[in-house]
Amino acid sequence: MSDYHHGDLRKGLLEAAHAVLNEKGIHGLSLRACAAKAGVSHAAPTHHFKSLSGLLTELAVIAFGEFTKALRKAYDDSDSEVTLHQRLQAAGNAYLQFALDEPELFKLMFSSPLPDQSNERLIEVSGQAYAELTRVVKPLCDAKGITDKATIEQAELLAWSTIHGYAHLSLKQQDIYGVCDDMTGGMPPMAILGTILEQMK
Amino acid sequence: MSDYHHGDLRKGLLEAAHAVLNEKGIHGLSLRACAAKAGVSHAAPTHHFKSLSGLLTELAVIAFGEFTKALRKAYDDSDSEVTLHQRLQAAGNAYLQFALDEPELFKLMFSSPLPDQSNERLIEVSGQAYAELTRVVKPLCDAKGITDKATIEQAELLAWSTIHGYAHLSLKQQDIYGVCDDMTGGMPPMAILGTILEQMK
DNA sequence: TGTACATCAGTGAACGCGCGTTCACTGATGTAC
DNA sequence: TGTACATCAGTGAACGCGCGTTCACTGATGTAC
Repeated sequence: MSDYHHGDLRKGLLEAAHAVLNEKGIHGLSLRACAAKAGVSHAAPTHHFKSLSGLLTELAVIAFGEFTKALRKAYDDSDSEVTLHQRLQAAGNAYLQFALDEPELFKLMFSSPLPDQSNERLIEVSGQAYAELTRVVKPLCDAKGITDKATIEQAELLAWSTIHGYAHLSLKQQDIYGVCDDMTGGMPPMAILGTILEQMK
Repeated sequence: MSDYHHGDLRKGLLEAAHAVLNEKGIHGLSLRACAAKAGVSHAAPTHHFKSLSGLLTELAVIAFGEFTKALRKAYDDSDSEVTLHQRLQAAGNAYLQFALDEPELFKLMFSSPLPDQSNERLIEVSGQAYAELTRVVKPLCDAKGITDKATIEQAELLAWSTIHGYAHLSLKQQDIYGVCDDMTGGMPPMAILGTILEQMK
């Protein structure tokens, strides 16, 4: 491969954006910074991305893919002998772990206006993540004899809100106090939530 | 009052920042934009604020004060005849209402790295908001005979995570699909959460 | 009551900086013959 | 196998823009006497 042509600059720029995001946070991001990180002149990105927003939208799409994979893995890895609420707990832990492992990416996905929020691909992949997280809720409701669609949707939303709220607040604590080691061990509210869902009637 | 001297430019700049935030979002904020909004030359803010971050930190502190007041009002206004879980519901609704009424301010308070997160005043007032929201949880636990401190704290965190997660996700939906009228009516997961806390043992 | 003076808040021009964008260019690659 | 040529990706200089910051200034205010 030559020095002049990069090979796969599109991918290189996305990786560079991820690196810049981790090093300088979202406010340190610019097309020029990504180009510099990728070792390329600052005008090069125009051949691949219309704008910073376009690049970040694609990065968020990729991140949601990884996120969904992590949630699915947590679900699939959990022993089939295990109770449904332990599976929900596993998914919640994976959710939190992703947020703590990739705080800047997580904030980009859920808290930043920079990616194009009306992008169809982005809406699609975030929907997939939601579906993966709430995958266990319907079986849980079934087990309780709950068949009302609205109630099931509320239970899904409860699960998502709780997990997401906890992850979001954990990151905020982390920003204030530095790394919170004691949070990586598990997710206290999830334990309660599981118990709660077990008790639903 | 003269035209030359503003009178209370400090306050004027904070109000201007709030207005700019609502009009252009957090990425449209700059000291110059605030100065222009306040009808003052762009060098004037240096007499009052060290930096944009300083201005936004103070705006966030003020916003947390308003937020706490709204939560307290919801609690105090709820009829004393009412059950504890209805009071929690009222606080949750006020939380959500604030987020929907002041979406940009809410994001500034909870999702933006721009305010100085280690500012003592900011940590103090956000702690007060937390205390106000979870004010009803301890009595709820008491009523259930729960005295274990760790369990009470988990219940508080569960309540806060759920409400905060729901509010945060509602704003995200709003960004994607525009105003969600059907969300302003109430808070579905809160209804479940109340029921849940009633059932805790 | 009036004057002199210190203090302070806001002005407006200037500066350097990083940004996105444009543009003519050039080096590398692949293809036609 | 070799040459000519089209295509494309990346270059580097230039542009205008908005930003924060500095600086000498000036208008307004309050106080001392």
